[in-house]
Amino acid sequence: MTQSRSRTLAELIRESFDELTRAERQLANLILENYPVSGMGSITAIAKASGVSSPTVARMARKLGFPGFPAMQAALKDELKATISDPIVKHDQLAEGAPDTHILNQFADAVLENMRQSLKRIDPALFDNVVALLSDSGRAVHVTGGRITHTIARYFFTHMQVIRSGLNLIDSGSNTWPHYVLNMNAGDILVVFDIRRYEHNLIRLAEMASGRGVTIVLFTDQWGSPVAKHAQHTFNLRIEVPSAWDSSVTTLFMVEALLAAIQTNTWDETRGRMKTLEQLFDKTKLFRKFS
Amino acid sequence: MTQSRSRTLAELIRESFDELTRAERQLANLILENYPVSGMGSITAIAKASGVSSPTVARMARKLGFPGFPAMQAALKDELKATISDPIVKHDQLAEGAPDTHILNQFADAVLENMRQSLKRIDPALFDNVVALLSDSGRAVHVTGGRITHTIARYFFTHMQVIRSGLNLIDSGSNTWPHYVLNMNAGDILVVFDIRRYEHNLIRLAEMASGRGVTIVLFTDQWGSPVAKHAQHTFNLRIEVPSAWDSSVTTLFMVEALLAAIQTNTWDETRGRMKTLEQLFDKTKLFRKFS
DNA sequence: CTTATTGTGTATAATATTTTTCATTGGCGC
DNA sequence: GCGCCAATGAAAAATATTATACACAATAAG
Repeated sequence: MTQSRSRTLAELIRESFDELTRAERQLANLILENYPVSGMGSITAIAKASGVSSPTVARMARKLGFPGFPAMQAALKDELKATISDPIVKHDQLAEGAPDTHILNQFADAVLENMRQSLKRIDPALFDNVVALLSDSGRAVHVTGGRITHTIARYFFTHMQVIRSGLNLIDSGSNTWPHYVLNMNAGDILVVFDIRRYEHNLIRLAEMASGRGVTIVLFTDQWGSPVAKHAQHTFNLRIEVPSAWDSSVTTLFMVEALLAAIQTNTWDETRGRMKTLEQLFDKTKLFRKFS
Repeated sequence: MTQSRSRTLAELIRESFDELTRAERQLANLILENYPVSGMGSITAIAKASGVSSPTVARMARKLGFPGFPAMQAALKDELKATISDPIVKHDQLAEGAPDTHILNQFADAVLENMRQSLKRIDPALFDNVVALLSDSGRAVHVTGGRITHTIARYFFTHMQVIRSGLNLIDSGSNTWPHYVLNMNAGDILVVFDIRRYEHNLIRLAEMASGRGVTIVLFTDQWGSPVAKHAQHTFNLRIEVPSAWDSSVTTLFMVEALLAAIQTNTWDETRGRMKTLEQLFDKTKLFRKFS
């Protein structure tokens, strides 16, 4: 991974193809043939594959202007990196008028990258499985989180309550949480949010729940909470930002996406519940008519 | 270049992520981060890049079922070969393996667009002003939100409590909120979260607070809550997603960015508070030492 | 709190890779 | 045909990479 060259190796080879000797052309053809993968092996492998000797490979690398074969391969890897990496986050300044160094832009960069990386490593099957699980109205759903993540847990709880019945929010902070375990039955689901600074209480809770045959869905960070040992479904999300704290944005995103999917899935039941809720809101005059 | 495996290395890593140790996870993250290019270097290079030792890399290769590191890398190269030569594979998909129409990708698109649009509209000066305002320890800060946004308000409150003193969380849902107004003095700040389905209570609360000379900071949607009439600083954020509900992701992002900025701004005071908090946590043994 | 277990990095040995050296081959002009 | 010179590969030397051994640290268990 050295300096980035203006020309690709392929261009370089084509340009100097005239100056290449017989054996070198043979080699050049191999490299271009399945570009750039063919150039990924060791010098010995490449030499053997193209039917030339390893010194020939090294000599060509020199001829093309590299200090040696490893440098040429490094250039090839850099190229590949540039090709593979998708341009989703390649945004120009987000908050207009603010310099790149403004914390708003720095933060935005970090959060977008977190989302991109998190999405990349989510298995869609995992997502679909969890959606199906949480859509099953036969299973009670218990939700809990740590000191910070409890707000996310509550967010999930509040929305899920609209979607379906059988929801319980467990306050892991208090000493009363063992009581909640009593209400858990085999087949129930425990949704745990546990992000860095993994809390003892949550691990114990997961252990106990697991012992009672409860299926555990875990939202944790890229390093993984110890709760994962007991969880059947684990979401590993990126949470790092330039701040003294971790970011919950990706976690919230995942929760919202799940909610949207579950809601779609259980629309028949949900529709009725939402309608009823609306009527209740009307009666309590909680909201403005419109605005 | 060995046999082609049924599962990709990425899948293999994700599958056995639970069984991986701390250092191995660190390494796994690096490999997945810029997959598969990050795994192309030498074992030494990979070890250095992920901050672990080379034996750890070799050990993980074994753990994943390969005879050694070179075999794992060979598998990776094979994968790359297969991927590159298949022009159908799209690299810009967010959740790999999920079609464009999968709700996860649709949701991600919407959320990312929301963030871009919201950031474009934010005046950095507004941001900076609010940071300065909330950094002023002479002013008490009152925080409140609606039915859904209350969790975001609580999130803000929890973190701000670490940063500074003089924080109050107002439960707008109960009937007791007028009591809170009694505690507000001229120069205080009221942070209001009010997203679509603007609630009566919040408007009244803002009116009253405004009457007492309280400065109001409002987080609302692109259409604007009526609270804006009384607010000195208003953040208009995009919140629409393909779901029955609005998204709070952008709002949470804004809150976190603010917290990071304020925390940086008041570091002298905050540092002491965080240290004290750590010691309290130690005493209560709330967290695991590390993991 | 102490002891076992597991995880981790440093140092080192084993192995593979890359480069250099140098003898051989083959083309080309005379 | 003969001699010159670039091209090439075999083999060895230099270098880098990978695997192992072992000691220390962290964690879990008693």
